[in-house]
Formats: sequence, C-alpha cells, structure tokens
Amino acid sequence: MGESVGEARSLSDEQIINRWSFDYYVFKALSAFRDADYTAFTHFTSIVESLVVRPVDGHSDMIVKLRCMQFLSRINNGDKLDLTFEEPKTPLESALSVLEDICRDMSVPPREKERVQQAIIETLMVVCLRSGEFTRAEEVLLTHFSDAADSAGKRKLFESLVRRRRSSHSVLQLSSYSDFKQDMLDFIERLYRVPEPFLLQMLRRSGHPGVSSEPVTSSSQERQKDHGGAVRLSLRGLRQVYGVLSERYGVSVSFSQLQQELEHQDEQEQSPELHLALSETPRDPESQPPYAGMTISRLVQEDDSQLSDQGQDTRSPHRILVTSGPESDEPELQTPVTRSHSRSSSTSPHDRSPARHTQKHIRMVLSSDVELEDHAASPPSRCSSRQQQKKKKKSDHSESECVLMEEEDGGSAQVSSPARPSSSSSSPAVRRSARDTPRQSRMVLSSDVELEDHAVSPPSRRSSRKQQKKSDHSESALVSSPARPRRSDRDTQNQSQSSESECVVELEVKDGGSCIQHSTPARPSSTDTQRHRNRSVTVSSESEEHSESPAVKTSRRSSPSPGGAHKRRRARWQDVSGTHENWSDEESLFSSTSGRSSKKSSRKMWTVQESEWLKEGVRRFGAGHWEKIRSSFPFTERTAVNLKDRWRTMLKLRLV
DNA sequence: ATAGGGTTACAA
DNA sequence: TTGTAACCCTAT
Repeated sequence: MGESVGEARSLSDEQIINRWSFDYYVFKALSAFRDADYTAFTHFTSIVESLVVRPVDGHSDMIVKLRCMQFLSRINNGDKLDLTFEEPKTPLESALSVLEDICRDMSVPPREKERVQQAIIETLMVVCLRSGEFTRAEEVLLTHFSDAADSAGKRKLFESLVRRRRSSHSVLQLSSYSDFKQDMLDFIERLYRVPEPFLLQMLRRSGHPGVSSEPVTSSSQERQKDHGGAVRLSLRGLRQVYGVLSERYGVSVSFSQLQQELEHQDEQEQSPELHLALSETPRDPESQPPYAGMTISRLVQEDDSQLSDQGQDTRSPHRILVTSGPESDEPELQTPVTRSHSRSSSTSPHDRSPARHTQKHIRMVLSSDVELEDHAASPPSRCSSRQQQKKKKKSDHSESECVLMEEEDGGSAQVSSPARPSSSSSSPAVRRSARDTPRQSRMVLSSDVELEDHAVSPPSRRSSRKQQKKSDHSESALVSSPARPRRSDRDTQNQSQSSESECVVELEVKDGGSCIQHSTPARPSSTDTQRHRNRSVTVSSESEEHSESPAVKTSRRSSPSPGGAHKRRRARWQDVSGTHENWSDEESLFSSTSGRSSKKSSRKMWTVQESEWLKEGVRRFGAGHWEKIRSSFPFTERTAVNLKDRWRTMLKLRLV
C-alpha cells in the first residue's frame, strides 16, 4: 500500500498545538469530573471532542485518553435513560462497551473489570427501576446479569422488584449515583493517570502565579504583567522552556520554526475570522509580540489566582501506568510526570470521597478558567452536548416534537463562576425527571458550506446514476472524471448552489445538522429541505446528512418511540468565517444523542467524527489496514469491515 | 484480515 | 419504485 506514513515526521503547528490542547482539556475534564462539576466536564469533553476532528499529533496515549473520556461521559449521563450514545443502548450500556474497548487496549485486571461491569450494571438496574422503566430493567436483567454467584443475590432482588413493579426500595434509595460516578472515575484514574499537560507545565515553568509552585526564576524580567493581568513571557524564557519540554514530549519542531509559523499565522489572524479557533476571549486589539499571539500567551493571561500552588511542588513523579498504544513508534510519554493529588492506585474504590476535596487545587492550577468558560459559552465549542435524533416516522410525522428553547443550562451562573461546581455539580444524581437533562440548543449562524470547497468544485454527490449496479465496477468510483458535468435533478437539488456558497448567514436552529464539513465538499450540504425541516419541526428526519453526522438510527422497528417526545437538539454558532469548522455534529465521542429508542441498531450511519478518524487512519496507516485503524481510534461498534466499507463509500462519494 | 460482490433498509 | 449507504458473505 502506498503508505503515506512517510512524512509523518513533519507535524504541522496545528497538530502539535492541538495535541497540547487535547491533553490540556482532557486533564481539565478529569479534574472537573473529580470535582463533581459535571457541567464543566461536559464543556471540556465537547472541546476535546471537536479538537479530535482536527489534525492532531496523535500519540498513542491519545486513544487511551479518548476512551477514558468516552467512558466517563457515558457514566456521567448514565442516569438519563432517554439519552443514547449508541442507538439502542442506554448510556450505561454504552459505557459497558467502552469498557470492553478499554480493557482490550489496556491491561485491566480481570477482577477489576468485573467489578466495574457489575457496578455499572447494577447502577443501570437501579436507574431503570427508579424511573419505573421496568421493561427495560428486565431486559437489562436478562442480557447483562450473569449468573455469577456473587451477583445472584442482587439479581434475585432486582428480579422481584421488576416483577412487582416496585420503584422504591431501600436498596434503590441507598445507592447514590454521584458515588457511582466517582467510583468510576476512580477506576479510570487507577488505570491511567493523566500526566500534567504540557501546557500547564509550560505555564507553570513560566512562573505563572496561578500555576507555578516552583519559584522558577523569580527574575522579575521573566514575566511582566501588563494590562488585564496577563503575563508576558520573554522570548528567551519561552524558548528555554520550550526546549526542555519539547524534548520531553518528543516534539520535533524547533522553537524558531514554531515561532515563524506563529508569526505568519498571527498576521493572518488579524482578520476577524480566526476567532473561533481558540476560545478567544475577546482579544485585545493591542497587539503583542508575535509570539504572544500564541496559545501560550493566551493561556497565560487570566486572572491571577492566588491559589495555593503549593501542592504542585510537592508532588512526586509519576509514571503512566498503562500505555499500550497500538503502535508506539513515538516515544512514549513516560517522562516522569507530576501529579498532585495523592490518590494512589492502591486506594480502594470506596475511599475516594475524602480525597476528592484535596484535589481541588488541581483544577485551580490554571486559573484561566474564565477563559475556558468563555470558550464554552461561546459559539463554537459549546455545543456538544447532545442532540437528538429520531427517526421520522410517517405516522407521527405530523406531531412536531420539541420546540426548542434557548436554554442555557445554568449558563449564566456558570460563566461568572466557572470553576465552582455550581449547580449541577452537587446534585447527586441529576435525575432526568428533575431537570430533564441539560438540553441546550442554540441558534446557529451558519454558512452552510465551506467556501473553499465550493470554489473548488461541487462535484455531484455521487457519480452519475448508474443504470446498472454492479456491472461497472469500481473503476467508476475511483477513476472517474473529476468534473462531472452531469447532474441529476436530484443532485441539483441537493447540491447547494453557488449562491449559497456565499455564506448564507442565516439564523437557524438545527438539530445537529449544522454539518459543515470542509472535508466533504461533495456532500449535499444539508440544504433547504433540511433546513426548513429543522426549523420548524424537529428532529425528524435527518438522514440527509446522515453520512456525515447524525448517527441517527433509523427505524425503530415496531414500537413507537417511548420517550421520544422530547428530543434534544443541539445547535451551535457557526461562525460564518468558520474557517475549518468541522464539527462532528452529532453523536460523537462524548455527547449522546437522545431519543432513545429500543431498536436494534439496524443501521448505524457514520458520523463526521468517525469519518474523520477513518481518513486520518488511512492517512497514517494506509488504506487496507482496517484493523489497525480501527484499534487506533476510539471507534465503538465498528468493525474493520465496516471501516473498509465506509472507506469505499467515501471514495465513491469523493469525500476523500 | 481484506477485497469486493451481493443484500438490506431507507429515503425520496 | 429506485438509488444508495451500510451491511453481509465469502473467496483469497
């Protein structure tokens, strides 16, 4: 195969920085989870989620981190039965499958795995019973409960509860979902300790007050405060730090290279557009030196927290316990990493609670939460959460479901006091009943299509209509002439026309639909039809964008969707300038789709994100190495054959 | 395990 | 119906 692995050495600045960001946000997400600030957790995971779609310097530990995020976000939503990450499953069932993936990739002691599985299943039972979903509870009982002796007792108990339709019982009352969450977090943390992210280290070493514990060159020259409390690093200092850290992390780009690129970028960034990329707080027009425009400076500036940085100093070196990346040709991140909290791997699953508080400072490490929050609140990133997709059924087609409202879940409060585990955080178990999940929706200001893509060519979405299917083989797909004049009426219809390519700034509320993918020029950007539909009604169909986004599951066999009434939608600000926005709209890694339905997953449409992984995988390993690709990305429920088929489809559609 | 033809479930 | 993305089946 034509391995295109060759030039993997030269990483783009984006890849490198995305990796830093990735590490950072994963770290933040875990911290938030630990602090029971689940709102923040979802914000961070959504940032991570979108980051992953961009080119990123994938280290082998990335997969591990992604899996952890997937796992925790499913756990986090496990008490919301109307959400789904993978169609037919409840969040906790999805967590089980992610657990399988985790166990496959990492060496998890069998006993531990069992324990966790059991905990998840029992919790799922409790959740089902509490919410009166007895039939589902029964299913769970049948499909997941093993006959293992140790669970026999509970099984019996659950069985009788199900039979008697009892949704209250001392056992049910006793279990606390929040404890369960923390238990799961403990499991994850015992399994994999996330090293302090590069960005934080950098920040700390730069002597930033909020982070550093090390007196690092207290030379006042090293940093100077300027307006807004931002810290300015001297170029020299930065270079120094970079040198050390880049080596440690195996970053191959030299400082000057980076600087050059940044300068270059910085110039370009003058244009108003690039704002969405990085959680920009309103950027100070007052310019700063080129290097100040980089991520680092951005991270650096924030309110100075006078928090105890102490903890940072005393931490002891730490090593990653499990690595096991599929292919680790890259230097592992085995560098001693510091870790502040004391939770050691030996802690028993139950001792966690006390320790939790002591770790708060960790998350304070970077006081730039404000910025992050802004980010979260700001258009692009915030989305995530979940959305819902539902299959449209002719019958209930008429019933429009959900009207969405703009709702900031706890938003306002949150912005002001980002770090604090406000609202949701403390609530033990966010019961869906109480507040039917944070459904957030937003208005989308979108330009539906990527300009450039259009400019290039609006290839018809699929090759001409073939009259005969098989007879003409792949040649047509692969070789075919690029410019395909031919366009069926259908195509015409679907194809967004040039007129549209001029950033149609339109205010709309979409359901997941805002799929703008630069990656798939050919795609029939969800067009008017879709748009209208979304606007008015709901979530009904979405199959139009299917291939890219919503993993909508299709039909639900016979039964009408039960909880289907309220679906969640999600929308987001799509910056018109949205350079490369490539949000995986829907269901992605961490966010769930809702609209649960109990249908056998008949068809699982490919999400944008999955397609991105696939592309990246092919770029990295070459087409044909499906199994390798599959194991290198956090695919869930995709087989190598699925990947291969999807690739074939993508080729056919010229999405690649 | 992968390639590629055949089948199926949907949307239009 | 028809077209097709996702899936299935099977030879290699």
